[in-house]
Amino acid sequence: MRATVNDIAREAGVSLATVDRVLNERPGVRDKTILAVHKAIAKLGYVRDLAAANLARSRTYRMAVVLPDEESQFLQTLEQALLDAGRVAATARVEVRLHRFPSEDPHALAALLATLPGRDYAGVALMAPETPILRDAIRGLRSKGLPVVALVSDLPNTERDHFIGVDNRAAGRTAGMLMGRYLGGGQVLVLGQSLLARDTIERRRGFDEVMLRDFPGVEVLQTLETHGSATALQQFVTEMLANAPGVRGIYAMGGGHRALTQTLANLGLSGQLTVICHELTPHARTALETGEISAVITQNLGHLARSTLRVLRAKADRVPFDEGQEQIRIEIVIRENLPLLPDHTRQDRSAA
Amino acid sequence: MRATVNDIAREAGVSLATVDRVLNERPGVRDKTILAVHKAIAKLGYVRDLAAANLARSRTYRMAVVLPDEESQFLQTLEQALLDAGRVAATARVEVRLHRFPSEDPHALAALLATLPGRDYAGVALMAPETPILRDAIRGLRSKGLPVVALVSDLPNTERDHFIGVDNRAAGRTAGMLMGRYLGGGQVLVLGQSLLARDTIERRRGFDEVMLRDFPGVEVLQTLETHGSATALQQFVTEMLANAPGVRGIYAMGGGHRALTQTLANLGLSGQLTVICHELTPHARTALETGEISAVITQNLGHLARSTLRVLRAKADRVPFDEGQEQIRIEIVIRENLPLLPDHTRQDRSAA
DNA sequence: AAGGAACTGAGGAACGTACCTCAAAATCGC
DNA sequence: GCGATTTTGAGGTACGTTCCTCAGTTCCTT
Repeated sequence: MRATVNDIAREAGVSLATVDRVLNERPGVRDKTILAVHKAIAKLGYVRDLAAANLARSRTYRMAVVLPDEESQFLQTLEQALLDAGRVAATARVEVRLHRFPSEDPHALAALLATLPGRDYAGVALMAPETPILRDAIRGLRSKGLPVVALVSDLPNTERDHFIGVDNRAAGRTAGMLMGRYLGGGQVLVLGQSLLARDTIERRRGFDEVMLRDFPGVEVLQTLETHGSATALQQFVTEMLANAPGVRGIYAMGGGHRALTQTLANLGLSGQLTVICHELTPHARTALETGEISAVITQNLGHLARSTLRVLRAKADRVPFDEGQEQIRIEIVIRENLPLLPDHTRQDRSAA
Repeated sequence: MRATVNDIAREAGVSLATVDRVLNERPGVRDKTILAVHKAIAKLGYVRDLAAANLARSRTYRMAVVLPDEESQFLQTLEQALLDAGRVAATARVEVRLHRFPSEDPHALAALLATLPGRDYAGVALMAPETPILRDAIRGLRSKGLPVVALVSDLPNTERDHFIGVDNRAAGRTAGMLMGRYLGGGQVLVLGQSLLARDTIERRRGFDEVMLRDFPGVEVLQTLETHGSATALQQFVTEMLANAPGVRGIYAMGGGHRALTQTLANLGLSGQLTVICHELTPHARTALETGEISAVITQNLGHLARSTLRVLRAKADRVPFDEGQEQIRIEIVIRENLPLLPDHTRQDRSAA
């Protein structure tokens, strides 16, 4: 027998309408009355029934997720996680719409964002590099009442409502600590897609921080920028390993796991070096299992996707959310704690 | 404009009552009609509105959580996590009731479990050592229609519906791999509460597995059983470290973090050894920050608690759940990826 | 103490689904 | 093609909340 709004009304000696005004913070109630209602709420231990509330509100939440249109395994996995989360959230009146923008074109992104307010969205999640144009675009969305959360890569100088992702500097530190402990000494090669991307910069900073402080015996060589090119990576790595025989570890800050393991395999070095990289893509899983990669620093994309929808919903409702639950963790994955893949028979259970 | 049951009825050319019969698998509908309804459902992309459904059903879920009555930091944290999860779930008509049983008394536990079916519970979560009496008690619950999930420590030979926790053998392997990589060589001390507890046994097995296979240079010394006694631990460790100067690492399989770090501090060895333990208790957090502990293998208790309630609910409704989301991960925590503590101002937001 | 403003009460419709009853229609066995 | 049985339709009430209207009451100002 849970308490309902009617019970509160009776307990507080007011009408249902007044209770409702208090609960939904509508104006026109004296402080004294508000207090009386709150006292009744506390006394009865009333908890609003969200199901009934949402039903009555007949509120639906259409969320826009905006991602760059690159074709990395990471983005594919993220997209899949968001769609999965969206399918589950559909039972709670949440709908997810994906939008892609040309990754090198901030103007196109701004143009896309500008169209969102007209499309009945309740919130926007956005993964994009920070530019002045983007800052303006976000301000535009906010001024139209649309909450905006940054995804994966933070946009600290914009008016975004929240950031959902990990602290990449701490992730870099984590990689550094593992690398240092694993190696003990010798040289480390560092690979990155581009030293302009904010996440890469921060990882590098965190990595160096730990190396300098805790592992003076390990020498960190210059960073190689691959710009997403597999052949460039292969050439760089092959050359470096030939010239610097003291290299015992490789830290891959960005993508390109496949090119890297392939290159090492060609050189007959699979499993010989300590390789640490980011993001648990399907290929990284395999490489962990075979020992080609020693450790992966990652974030749980399923969690990230669900968190995104929950936070956007909370923001849309202007309601607080559980910080602890929404914090994305920096996960360390090695072969021994590799999570099992759930068998994704992906059947359509319409009535579930 | 989401599709509703009425839309389906119109689309399928049947009445609302028939759609309802199909959706809820009530008897008395021809196969042909069922098919037509399903076709309409698929065509319109209908998703049942869970909020409305639960409201109409006016179903509430009272869940029993049964824990041993020990006073470890781990159990306290777990209890807190369950209560927190319960408070949040209250808005979804889920209520959590905690029960404790004398940890060494299987009969008392069985007696407690026997009282549950009469108390209008929708499900039971249970953390307890497996005994023949418990097996019978669980069978009793199941036969009364109560779903039972094992918490933290599995009960594989019982009829439990599900296990929520980590694979402790894999957790032991994870600890072993880190220990081996960190040390490179030398001796390792292993501490455990009791070698009878299933989780301890499995961790030990996993640890040894990795040590033998991958790190022949590391010698694993005999396990010390502390039986929860701080003084015993102190005495053991002090003696061992005096007699075996080659000890460079300590693997603490069970609790007793405080006694261990205290002992090492007394010996002037804080931060000198590689200490790996399980469960991220408040004290373990601190010790990670100060460097007294090198790594903690843990499970996210907040996630575990929320997962427990979700799984129990799904079991109570006889509905499938997302295996991927409910899988508890073996987390590796070092100082660098220590999750921030959310500021738990723990205020009562009755209307949130 | 009158006038205006602020507050409160009573009631009802709506949200989408569940579940009930009773009557009507379709189908079956023979 | 008859009666018996199964299947379907129509309609209603309920769940707990939101949100609306309109009339009535209380309070404050002057």
